[in-house]
Amino acid sequence: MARMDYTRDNMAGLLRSHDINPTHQRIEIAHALFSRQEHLSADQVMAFVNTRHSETSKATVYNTLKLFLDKGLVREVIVDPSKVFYDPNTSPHHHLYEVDSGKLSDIDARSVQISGLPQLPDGMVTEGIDLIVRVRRQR
Amino acid sequence: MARMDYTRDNMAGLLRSHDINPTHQRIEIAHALFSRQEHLSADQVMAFVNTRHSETSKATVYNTLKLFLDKGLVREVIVDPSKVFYDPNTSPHHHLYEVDSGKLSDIDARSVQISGLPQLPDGMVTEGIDLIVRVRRQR
DNA sequence: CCGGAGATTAGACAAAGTCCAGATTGCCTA
DNA sequence: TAGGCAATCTGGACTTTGTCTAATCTCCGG
Repeated sequence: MARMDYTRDNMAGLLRSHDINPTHQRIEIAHALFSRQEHLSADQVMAFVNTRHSETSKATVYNTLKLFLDKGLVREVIVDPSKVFYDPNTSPHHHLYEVDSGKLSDIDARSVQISGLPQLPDGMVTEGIDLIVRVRRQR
Repeated sequence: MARMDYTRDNMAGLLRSHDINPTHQRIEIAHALFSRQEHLSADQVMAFVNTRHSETSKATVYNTLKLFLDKGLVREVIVDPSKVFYDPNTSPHHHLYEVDSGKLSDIDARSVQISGLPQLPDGMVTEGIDLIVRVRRQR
């Protein structure tokens, strides 16, 4: 089910299908993330959304990203101690993080096998498994 | 090679063996981490070190933790977007993170197998593989 | 046209971490 | 013992990321 295009119009549908009221700001933010298909920090989203003229406040960017997260539209990636990245790809995958450049890319989860994880204590459920491969330029 | 005891005296040797000049503050910080064998944030280290009377400044705590990291005495664990944890256990292991409580515990790496990771681009080397299992209380 | 719920806003605030210039420490040599 | 030097430590100002709040705006149904 290849998504054809990340136009602003299609964003409205995407939002609605995730039970999110598609307002102007939300469409812009979704567009910033999905049209790029990249991992963006809140700051970067802010910058992209407000390139032409200031349109969207900081509070709204943060609120909206949290809302998207809640509704399962994006994933949170915690690799950099100083900021959170938001990931428009919610299909199962892992991450490759280039420490020096801060570049973050995906590793399809279907090619990777993880086994031998311990049983969880009673009443606990797995919320997610994050696998991060940290790499750097050879010295 | 079971380490017998995390007395302050033994800390001095541990530091020296990692090529770190064992000053009073460094010994206290190492002691805070190793005697507890727990994951502590910089804040928590500060609190422990300064319980009786203020002995060590914030700057020193941060500098020292970074130094320890550099010298391979501790590991950095990035699971919580708001703060970094420092882990006195440097043997290969993964982490289990209880999202609600913030509790962080170890998973021995020997029981876990990871396969199918992609080849790295040329000139890149792996710095580390972080596997984090995020769990929460069942709702 | 009116009312109200939901959405957005500016800006004050909080917490983690960095930076710097000056003070302190410990050690070496004379 | 004194002096000097390098390493270390310090308080405090500063930066950055993110949160909070109270006021305003928008839009829709009646």
